[in-house]
Amino acid sequence: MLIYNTLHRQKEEFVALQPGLVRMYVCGITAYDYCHIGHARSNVVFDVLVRYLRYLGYKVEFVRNFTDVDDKIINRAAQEGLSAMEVAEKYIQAFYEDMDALNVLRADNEPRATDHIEDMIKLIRIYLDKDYAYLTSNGDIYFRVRKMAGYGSLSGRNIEELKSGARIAPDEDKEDPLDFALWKSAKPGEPSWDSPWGPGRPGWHLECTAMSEKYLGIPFDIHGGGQDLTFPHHENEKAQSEAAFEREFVKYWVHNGFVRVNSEKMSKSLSNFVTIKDILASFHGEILRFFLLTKHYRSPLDYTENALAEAEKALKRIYWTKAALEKELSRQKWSKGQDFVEAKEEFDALSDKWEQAMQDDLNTAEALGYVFGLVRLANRMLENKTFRKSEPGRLLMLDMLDLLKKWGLVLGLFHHSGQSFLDNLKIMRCRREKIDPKTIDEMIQKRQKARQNKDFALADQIRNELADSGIEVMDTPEGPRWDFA
RNA sequence: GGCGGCAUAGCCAAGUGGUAAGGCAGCGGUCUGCAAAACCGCCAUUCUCCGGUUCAAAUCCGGAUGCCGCCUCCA
Repeated sequence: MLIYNTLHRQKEEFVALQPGLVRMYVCGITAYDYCHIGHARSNVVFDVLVRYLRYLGYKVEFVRNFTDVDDKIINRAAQEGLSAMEVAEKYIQAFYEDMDALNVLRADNEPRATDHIEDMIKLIRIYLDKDYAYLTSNGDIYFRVRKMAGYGSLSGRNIEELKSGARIAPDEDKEDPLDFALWKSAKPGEPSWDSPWGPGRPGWHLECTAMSEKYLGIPFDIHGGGQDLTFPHHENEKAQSEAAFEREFVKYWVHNGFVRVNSEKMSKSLSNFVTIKDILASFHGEILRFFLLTKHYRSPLDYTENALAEAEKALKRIYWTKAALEKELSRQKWSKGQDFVEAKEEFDALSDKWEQAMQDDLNTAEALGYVFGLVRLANRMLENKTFRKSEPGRLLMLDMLDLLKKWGLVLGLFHHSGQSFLDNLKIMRCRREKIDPKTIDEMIQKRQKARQNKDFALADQIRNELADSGIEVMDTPEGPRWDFA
């Protein structure tokens, strides 16, 4: 497959360092608050990448870390009257709840920074020995960026450019503004660990070097994260790792684009973020996941509530068709009949195109287009009575469901049975809009009676009343059914 | 100020040289007591604008305009 490598600013053919094995590391969350849609996107995108690589037959060793020591966690702890550890634990659990709702798989390894202090101290020793680091008078240790040739290659900038923008905080004692902290000496009241240089805590970038080396080995295949991590986090991580291990750190750097609100980046500092939990209060997690995959992973994605409502309709359409196929397949007897050659050809073409889209830098937006192609094909065939009742039709319907399942396994979608998903959505909507389904059922029965008496005026009146509450009644051969419009 | 990205129909969106996927909304038809859903058909001679390269450009090059990102914690 082709994957865009930030390091070379181009799509490249993916070739695993060891045949059949992909080692992949993605920067996880700093556990100090509930996750927002930006976190959702990043996690869903890399979840799809892992699933797709496995689908291609690779064994994937996937590591996603938790940053559980950091200024923001310490501040939050003070606010909430908890210890830093308790804060981290709380938001890590919240993260799992969100990811489960989004059908994001657990990583194979989910290491936490505070479990790897010793590993980081070992690294710092190496830097000091090799003169890549220096200890300042107040006990902090910094990495000497200028000593690292090629610094800036990942984020595409040179040292002189960076220098003009860099600055030194008043309490820092850096040789150079670009240098970054490997170790911060403890301040009163802060969590700290013993080290040969006194009590303190590790700098931001060091954990990823320590943990990726420990669990994957260097070099490894794919390093992922949000676009904003490219600089300085990944640039520093790369410099640091290559300084310690004296070889290339990562083969493919992959970064996802931002989620935006009103054309602006969704971020903590702009406090324009919408949390995953906010969304889940009104929408099924699969709708959010679907929405996140409707745009290519590297492009900015604009979040609006309307976009989510559209995603709900689109996903419903797919599940409607799935439900229809499942229902037809419950038939017991099947007649003989001709093969549906043209439909089969169209089916195979969709399968190929989907594959090509995913091969091309994980183009889920295009791939979803082919899912609708399958939906249209299935709906069209379902109009045909012979198709619905004959053996060749049965086989093609099974193929269609299998293909939807295969695609769904990679995209992390469509895994519910059609009818149960639709029922589930309805229940959620009822709760959201505070509607009692019983009342609706009663009204529909009343209307049905009126219809049987050919009292269409009354029947239509009842239907209009329901329509005013946003409810649509559909008369089918199996009797009336209703749903939200 | 430095570096980078994006601009496709009413809205969302795919498409990096060969004549504009898909979704939502809308319009006509089939079905229906009437509807809804579904199906069939329609819905961008055109891809922000101006130049250029080419037999051929939404796609490549130059310029303009607009929006956004990174350079500081951030997925």
